Amino acid sequence: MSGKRGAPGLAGRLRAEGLRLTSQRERVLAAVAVLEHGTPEEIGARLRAEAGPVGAAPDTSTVYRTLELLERLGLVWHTHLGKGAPVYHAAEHAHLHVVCQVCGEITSVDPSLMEAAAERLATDLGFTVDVGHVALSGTCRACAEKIRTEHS
Amino acid sequence: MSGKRGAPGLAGRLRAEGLRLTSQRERVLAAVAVLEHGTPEEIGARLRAEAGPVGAAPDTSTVYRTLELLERLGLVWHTHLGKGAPVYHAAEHAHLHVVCQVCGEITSVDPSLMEAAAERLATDLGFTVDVGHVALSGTCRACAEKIRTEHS
DNA sequence: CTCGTTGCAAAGGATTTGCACAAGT
DNA sequence: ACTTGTGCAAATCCTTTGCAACGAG
Repeated sequence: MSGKRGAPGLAGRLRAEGLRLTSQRERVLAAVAVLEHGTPEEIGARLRAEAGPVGAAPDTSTVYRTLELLERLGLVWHTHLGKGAPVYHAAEHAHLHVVCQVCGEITSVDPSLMEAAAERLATDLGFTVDVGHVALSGTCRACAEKIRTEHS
Repeated sequence: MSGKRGAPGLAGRLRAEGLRLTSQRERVLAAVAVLEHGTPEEIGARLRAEAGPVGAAPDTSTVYRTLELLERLGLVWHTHLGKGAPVYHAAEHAHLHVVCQVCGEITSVDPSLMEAAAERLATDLGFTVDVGHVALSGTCRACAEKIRTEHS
């Protein structure tokens, strides 16, 4: 809740790899956290808006590079929700996504939902599932009913 | 197992919507089935190879249009496995994908893995999960061990 | 015949890359 | 100072679209 600090682990993680702490990296990470589900483009736009007419916002290519870095550091995760661009979210609050293919609505669900499946994969294949990346497609209740109704 | 027939439902589904059965559509569907996990580009390449120097293969744009159509008809599904292009697979044999983020290996898993999670989503949210679209990211056993070893 | 389909080529959008300059440590 | 990070612009990659010719029903 400390309004100032962008994220606790950022500086440390960077130093651990001999990398540098820059304002761009702090701002991109902050934007990801605020937007919840933001595409690279949206994150860039947000930063541009925050910067106002004066301050400079990170370049688009920097946003992409930074996002990739932050993901490698384990601070953010990305998921493909629909067709277009992937969305990024902060790794802090782990959760998985449920997306309605009809209306596009995104619902966040507790990771415990996948516990059983994850354990079975670990046992059977030695595979470690990354809950942050999980996105489940399907149809939400509202759209399912709407479709049933429209069924002439 | 019938070498000739591309797929049972194709002709019927098309007629049901007043659409036409074309050789391109048959061939694209067949290619999707053969390739198991093919990107639009790979599917196009495959068709070009099959056609040989004589026969004509469907155009790239036709491949995209056809894939979209087949998906709408419920004959194929697509999933985003990694960064780039999505992969398509036949809807016949329902299965979900497990992808190693390190080596990129794709493993097909039985849908029953998700049964518990799917049921809970249905009960809690009224959400119907589409198993064909599910892709789980993570690290496979081999890569996990490799990483642990390299850990200087 | 009539209308859906295809091929071609060009447009479009998203993401990446090379390089010289700016900035962190 | 030394080395990494950034901005800029061009290059790529993936996908979509307009339109005239083609072919299934």
